[in-house]
Amino acid sequence: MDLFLSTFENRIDKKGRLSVPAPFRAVLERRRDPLYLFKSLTEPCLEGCGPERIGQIVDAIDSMDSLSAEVATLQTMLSSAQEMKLDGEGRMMLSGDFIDFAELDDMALFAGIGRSFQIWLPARYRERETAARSRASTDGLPSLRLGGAHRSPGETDGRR
Amino acid sequence: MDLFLSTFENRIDKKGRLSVPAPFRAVLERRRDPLYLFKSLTEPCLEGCGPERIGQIVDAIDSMDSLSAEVATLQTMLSSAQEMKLDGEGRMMLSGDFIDFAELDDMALFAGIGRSFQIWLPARYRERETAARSRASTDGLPSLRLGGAHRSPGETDGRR
DNA sequence: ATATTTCCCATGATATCCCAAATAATCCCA
DNA sequence: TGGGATTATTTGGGATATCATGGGAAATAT
Repeated sequence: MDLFLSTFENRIDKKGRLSVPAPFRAVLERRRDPLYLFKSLTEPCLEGCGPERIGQIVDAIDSMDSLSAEVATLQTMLSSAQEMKLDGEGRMMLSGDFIDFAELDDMALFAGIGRSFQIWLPARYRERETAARSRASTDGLPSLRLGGAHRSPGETDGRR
Repeated sequence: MDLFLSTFENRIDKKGRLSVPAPFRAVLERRRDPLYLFKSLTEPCLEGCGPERIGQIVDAIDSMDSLSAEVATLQTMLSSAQEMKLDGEGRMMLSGDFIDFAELDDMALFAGIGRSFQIWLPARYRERETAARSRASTDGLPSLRLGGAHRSPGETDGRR
């Protein structure tokens, strides 16, 4: 399983183009997956992922009560999602909406978080990072249960 | 699986014509599907889709108690549905009924929500988006089982 | 005949393609 | 281990294609 890891900082040129980091492109190309971006629901950043996550959202909507507030929320995610086409050099064009939402100017920071990644204004990302680290040192680590999420149902988690 | 995603804002010209966004047209053309519009049951907007979705509604009605109120509601959707013909440039003409229902004036916002899309008065759509985002930040995100590894076998994934 | 719709072509804006330069990462051998 | 050479990656810019939009003319309806 290959994942989006590490951070990269790339320039947004005056045409609005932004290179997707080569390691991230490699992950997508290995799976022959197109790249989707959408506006985060909870933070001022963009989220990048492959089609499986988009498919999950579509399926979830279909299985829910179409009058619920949750459906409206999921629809908002889809409505902001774009399939990004990359040029021969691996660059994508960011729409004005994306740039405004994440308040990007001429640099974008890619932060790999496993199955997806985020795109931030570099300064804002670093703020968040130091805040998260200081929270960890005062409040202690969040409970980490490694491997637990991937167990087949019924299998017990023996480790601690 | 190709989907209607992202939002587009197009002008309704003084002849009443409205361009269907090229990416949405591409989805329909790939499937050689005509476009249907109908009045939303739940919101002041129009819904757009291909014939398969219309078929789902018909099937749903057939499987329900024909005397129920729900059936009457679903039938309302069907009776408001129109097959839209597009001109050579991919524009359609909205009936006065549609324009009045969605309270459109000179701009229309297309919001892709997966297997269908909606057409809104732009200002009204943005209100709704803002509401959904603030709800998400206070109530949290709808529960989604994230991670492609959890799919049940036989379920199709989103890749093409 | 008059109004409305449909077809066709023109135009400007913008995204995409293609090639080249600059920068960064890696390799290889002394 | 160091440093120069090679390759990968990012960045830049001009040419080309696509798309939304506008308007005239032809066709259809009222």
